[in-house]
Amino acid sequence: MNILENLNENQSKAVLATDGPLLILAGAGSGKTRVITHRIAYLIREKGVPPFAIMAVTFTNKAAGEMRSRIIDLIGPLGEQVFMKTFHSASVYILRRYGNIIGVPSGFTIYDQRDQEMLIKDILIEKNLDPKKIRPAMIASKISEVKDRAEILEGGDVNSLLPDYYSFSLSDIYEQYQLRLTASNALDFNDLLIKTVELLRKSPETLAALQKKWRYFMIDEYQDTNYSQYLICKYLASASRNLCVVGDDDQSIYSWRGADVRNILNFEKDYSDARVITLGDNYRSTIQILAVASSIIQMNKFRKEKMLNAFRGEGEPAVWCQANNEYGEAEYVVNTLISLKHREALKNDDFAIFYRTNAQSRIFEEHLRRENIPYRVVGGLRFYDRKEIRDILAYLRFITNPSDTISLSRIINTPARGIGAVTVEKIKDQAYQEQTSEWGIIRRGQQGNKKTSAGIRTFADIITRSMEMAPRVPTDMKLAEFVQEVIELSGYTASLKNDNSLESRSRLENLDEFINSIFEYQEFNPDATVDQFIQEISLLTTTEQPEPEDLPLETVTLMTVHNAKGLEFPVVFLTGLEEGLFPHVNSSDSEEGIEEERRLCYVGITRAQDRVYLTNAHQRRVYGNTQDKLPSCFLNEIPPELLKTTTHGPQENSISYNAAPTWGRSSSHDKSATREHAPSLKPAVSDSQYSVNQRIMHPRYGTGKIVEIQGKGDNVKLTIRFSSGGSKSFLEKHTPLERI
DNA sequence: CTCACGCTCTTTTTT
DNA sequence: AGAGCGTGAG
Repeated sequence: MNILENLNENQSKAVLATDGPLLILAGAGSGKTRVITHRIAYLIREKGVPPFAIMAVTFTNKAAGEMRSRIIDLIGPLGEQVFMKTFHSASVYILRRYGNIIGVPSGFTIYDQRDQEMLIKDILIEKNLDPKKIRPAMIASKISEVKDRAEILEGGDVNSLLPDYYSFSLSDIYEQYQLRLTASNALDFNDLLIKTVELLRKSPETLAALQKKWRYFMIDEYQDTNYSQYLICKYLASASRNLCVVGDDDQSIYSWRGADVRNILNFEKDYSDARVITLGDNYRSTIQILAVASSIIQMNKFRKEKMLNAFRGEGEPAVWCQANNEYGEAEYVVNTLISLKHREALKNDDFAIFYRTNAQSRIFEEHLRRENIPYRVVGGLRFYDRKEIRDILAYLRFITNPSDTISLSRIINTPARGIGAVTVEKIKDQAYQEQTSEWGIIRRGQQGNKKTSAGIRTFADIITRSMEMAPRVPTDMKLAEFVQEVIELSGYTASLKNDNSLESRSRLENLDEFINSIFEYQEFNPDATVDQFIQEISLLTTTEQPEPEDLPLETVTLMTVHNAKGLEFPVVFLTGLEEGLFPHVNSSDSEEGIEEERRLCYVGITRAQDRVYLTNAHQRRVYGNTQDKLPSCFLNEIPPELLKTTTHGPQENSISYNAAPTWGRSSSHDKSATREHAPSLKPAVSDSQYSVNQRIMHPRYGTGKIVEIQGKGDNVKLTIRFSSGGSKSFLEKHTPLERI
């Protein structure tokens, strides 16, 4: 078999450029995955590189899995041995083996966003701050934001990056947060990367060992790497210099997560001898689709100018449908899907519905269910985020890491065994007084009244027995068997069975599903210990969780545009294209924010192979009340001749929503699209009770000045610049301000 | 201590 | 509209 077969000239070049730094600028649909997999195959087959000497980093575990199986298709089971992971799971791999050198014991627990929020809530209460006024989620995102910054890794003063707020000091909370993480033997997602960088810096022996192990590096989606990820690449590849990065600055959509597009833009500066290969031939989408996509992305000022060459036929024009409301939108999408399916003999698999926010999925689900069309929602609530699964995971976490106080507080009275808040507080105090762990106090028993102390004894017993069992996995006990045992022991199943409600039955089913997924896991990871298992599933995303066994093979796919990256579908519905939703309000303050939303829109459209439908609704319920919505500015950026326009649902009562007044066109399908009034592009003069330059006091952020007022009615948005430095936008309706 | 009801606040995107 | 949380009765 010839590995270069079916590759174009530049693709072949990229496969053959095996040694030294290489930058592959891969436009949407240009066969990027193909190049990566073939390049790996070539390294192994033709250059004799052992598969385990290749480290390939992808964006999600699912992408890693798919890439692995494509390599196996190319070169057989040898492909199994390629080290293919995400940055986060690669970091876990490294830290498990070498972390103890910098004081990270191998059994660490990984705290996800919800664990972080619980921990922060704890800290706020300790500091006599009200978690209702100061949202833990907001603090968590600030902390995460600061941890993504380069300064934190370059010895900068972290505290100076954390503002003091009106009523509290963020750096105080940050400090406490880090202390508590360390005390709990836990790392958050940012720490996984930061600690890995620290390890590679502080332990030359470790770095040397890893450089000996891996000699070829391939990093996918390089435009979405943050500073720590950039450093990890840099250090690991500094000996072999065989670093190949692949990406597209037009598809950079994670800057809010610390991704820095400069990593890819500056690659040639970092590696002066780098080869650069551009993949600009698009084999995925029709000319019509690419024309729409490129008309939008061209509006971005901050981008490397480039064009995709279309290699497929003309295709069908993109369709823009304006619906009366979100129900009309869903109805239009589902109706179109059904008729297309029959007319073109398509399968459910061929369709994808994209939206900006997870909350939008519900209405599409309802309409699809009504029509008996099987679908799958990618993203949203992770399987492992369900209460019952989190509870059991907390048991497992606590058993392997009794310092994990967040898990302890979750399970000590779950299921209810008579240990209330007062008792928990007592245990905490006593542990503090005796300078021992909370588990140390619990283990000893004797606390409170009869009922309470019985509860504590029960709990201590469950944990002790489980702790004795855990080390037997995997040698003389199977992982699934162990977890099953813990679930029984905890009394969780008994209490659910006792309840016998619809809800508890579904929880039991989920627990069964969980056990099933562990059976599957242990099949592929026969050597995995309990803590390894927990660490790995902490990093799993929605895209690779157990799916219900009765899920039909062919389903329509629903997901956010972010989740759609890297995928392709014959027919794509890109929905909710409205001002404030897509582009999202929270990104609309800055030019950079809008540009990222525009890239997101570009990513959405370029997923489509044959057909793309763009939809917006004139009215949409937000927080339970109806709002008028203008079509997204992105729709304005598409030349009208590229779009076939239509409407759905009654239009009579609505004011004019045509975002592009000068175009004045309507399609043959357009039943009631005639507009009498000249539409206004900007909402009417605001009816805010405030005025620009008004000085105000915000309960959370302190004093500030109103710098901008937009929208009207319930949609009035106030942009406020605070004395503390930052500025922020609020919906007037939801924001109690005091004039000063 | 537990459970039920009603009030509040929410929604950006995810490893 | 829905989830999470606090309040108050048992």
